[in-house]
Amino acid sequence: MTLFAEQGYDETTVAEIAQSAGLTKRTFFRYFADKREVLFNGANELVERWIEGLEAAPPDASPMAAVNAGLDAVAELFEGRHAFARMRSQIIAANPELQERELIKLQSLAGAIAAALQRRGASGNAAVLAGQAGVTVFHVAFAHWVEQDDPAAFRRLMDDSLDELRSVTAT
Amino acid sequence: MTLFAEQGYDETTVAEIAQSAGLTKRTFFRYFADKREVLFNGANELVERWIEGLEAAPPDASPMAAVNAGLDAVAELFEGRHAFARMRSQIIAANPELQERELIKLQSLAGAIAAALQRRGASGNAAVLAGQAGVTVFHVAFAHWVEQDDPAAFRRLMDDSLDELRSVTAT
DNA sequence: GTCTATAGTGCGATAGAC
DNA sequence: GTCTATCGCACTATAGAC
Repeated sequence: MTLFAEQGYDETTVAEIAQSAGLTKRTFFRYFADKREVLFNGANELVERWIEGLEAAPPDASPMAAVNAGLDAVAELFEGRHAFARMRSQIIAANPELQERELIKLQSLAGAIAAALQRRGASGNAAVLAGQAGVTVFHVAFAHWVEQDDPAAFRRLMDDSLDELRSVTAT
Repeated sequence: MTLFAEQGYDETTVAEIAQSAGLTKRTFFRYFADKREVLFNGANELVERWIEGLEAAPPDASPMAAVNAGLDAVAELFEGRHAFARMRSQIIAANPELQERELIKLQSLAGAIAAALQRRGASGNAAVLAGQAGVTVFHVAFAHWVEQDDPAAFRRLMDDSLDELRSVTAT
């Protein structure tokens, strides 16, 4: 992150990253499938926390209500990480390759949510659509969160985003 | 497409593609920013048609209604392209790099829709969320369309997808 | 840990269209 | 003379094979 912030993502080679971590290039690729992946380490934790929160929702909660319970866990996860999240967002925003990776991570997050919803008994289509809707809500709120200055506003921003998605899609 | 289908995407080099088109590698990269891009040529047309359809909706139509008008134009665009779309989907499904590119294209499509909605007077948030919702509906319906055998079913599949998104997000 | 294939870039030369 | 398309070549970094 420091190297990327100082000299840019493209201008930082894997050899440099490895050296500053006291490793060889080869070892870097043992840990990360490719250079991009080093910025997406935390993604697994996001998925896990979201799913945990979702599964803790009452069994009779609707798919969207369960998704929303996951967002509580997500808001908690990001507590104290506002500055880090902002820095990371800036690096990613400056590089189309990284934006692609971010989107595929969000997509796989949506897939994981959909799978969890199906385990709770939701239909395939409802699970996929609720997962997508949840990730969209998260993504929009996250973008607002890193752009503004209140680290504690994340849960509220997600509520706003969800409310607006509801009113937009309603007939 | 033929080379990719015959030998796989990774196993096909840019030099081969260029040669079979009667060009050099260097010229290939004059047309396509990278190897992936050659499969996403049609994306611009999709964006243009969707936006055209959206802009032809009555000025007082809601954002989501305008998005839906765009889907009519999209369904028309894909008429007669079922076999092609299926082949392309299979190539993309077999390769994570291509899935990433597809997602970023869909994301930029959502962005273009949001911008068009804002030009029609929608608020920023409503525009972004309606754009995302529309692209999700399209994406889900498209996946179903290439998996089943009725080339004419696309518009109906998009209606189904939209209906279900509505019922899922409703409180 | 080494070795190699390939994606992708920069620069300059060439050729044809207008 | 200018503009545009193609090509040739040298070069780097990634990524994967061995």
